Amino acid sequence: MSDLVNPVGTRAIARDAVRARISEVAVDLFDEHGFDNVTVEQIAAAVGVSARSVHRYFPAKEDTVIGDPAGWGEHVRDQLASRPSEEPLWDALLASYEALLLTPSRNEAQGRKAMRVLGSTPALRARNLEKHLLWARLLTPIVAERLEGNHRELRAETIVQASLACFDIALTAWAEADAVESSVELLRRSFGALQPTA
Amino acid sequence: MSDLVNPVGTRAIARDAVRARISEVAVDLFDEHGFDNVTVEQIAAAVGVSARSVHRYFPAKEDTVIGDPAGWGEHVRDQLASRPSEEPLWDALLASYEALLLTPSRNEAQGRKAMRVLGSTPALRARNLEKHLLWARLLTPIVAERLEGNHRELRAETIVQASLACFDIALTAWAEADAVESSVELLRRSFGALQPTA
DNA sequence: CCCAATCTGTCAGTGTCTGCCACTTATGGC
DNA sequence: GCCATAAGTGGCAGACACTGACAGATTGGG
Repeated sequence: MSDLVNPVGTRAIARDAVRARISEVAVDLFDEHGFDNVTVEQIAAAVGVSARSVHRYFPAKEDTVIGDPAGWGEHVRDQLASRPSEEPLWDALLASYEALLLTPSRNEAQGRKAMRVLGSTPALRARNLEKHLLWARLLTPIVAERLEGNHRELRAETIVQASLACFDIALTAWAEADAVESSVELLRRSFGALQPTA
Repeated sequence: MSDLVNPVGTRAIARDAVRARISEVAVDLFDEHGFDNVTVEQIAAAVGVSARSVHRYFPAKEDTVIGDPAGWGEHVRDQLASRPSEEPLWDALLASYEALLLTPSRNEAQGRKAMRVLGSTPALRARNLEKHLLWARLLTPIVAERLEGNHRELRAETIVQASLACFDIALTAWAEADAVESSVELLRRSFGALQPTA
């Protein structure tokens, strides 16, 4: 679940498996007892490793829920870079996020649970927003490339951040228990809210 | 700088003064040595109080830079609520943020320095974005009120988050050393980036 | 002037996170 | 198959942020 490239070598396979296992156990514990009421030591004990090792796999407790932000961010960036330049900018952005949502990363139920936990604690929300800042740095140059006129940098940044907000809102809504729509459907709807005239 | 309501009673005055002093010293230290390289104990020593007292004024180290988010958020909400209902939504939002920027809160130099420090550390940026989430909760109902059609909630959330992104980008750009434009000018420009057709 | 509310410092404790070291285990060259 | 090297792991000590409890000092209002 962590990498988009297939791990090569038994070592890398084992590492990814352990990583996934820790994340799964952590999310379950957080979902049941609340993020602040679960210590790293408890997670470690439940998995069967030492607390020190948990911190080797995840630099911070919050990352057990968030996962690896950089990897997915680069994925979106590559998608966006490969869109035809004559395509309208917002369409290209939408398509790039959609490609990410359609990537079979982890199973549905686990993903929803992670998103639900993520929305329940300020510390996690904050960490998740940090991920967006990282993505923004990757996407802004590409968007700026496609713009014309003055103040390209500022306008690109605005567009990227706004689109990321759409992405976040769509995923949050999708995680709600009563949401039956697909995440792609919600994403399109959120994007549409910013283009009433187009 | 912390409150919009005038503190009543000498005790409240003293409290606000100490609070402002801690924030000022902290921002200076962060600006010089970096957020992660300054401990709460060092801030406390520089101010002349105990570390425990610093934590009494600010629940978290990051809050010495951010300040009180709720107060300003309510200010924006009130502004937005008082805009005429026939005014276009984005104009009303823009006007509400502008009113906040024009409020003489603290001196220019200190404000810029705080924003610069804020932009320099991921943890601070994230904490600042959390503030936006709090604002969003206040603004979304009012925006939803003005919308028509289906999915008002999701669309309102999208619009609010996007406008907050504009606000954040404008302030960040304003804090840059080489930015000579006013914050209001930058805010308008950022808003404009989302309405190419209107 | 006095009493009570408030403020403050000190201390002890929890939890996250990071180096450091020793030990075990897998990997790849020979 | 053997062995040096690299990688993974656990335990330990320590830095730091943050919290609760307690005692003493300060101050404001009556």
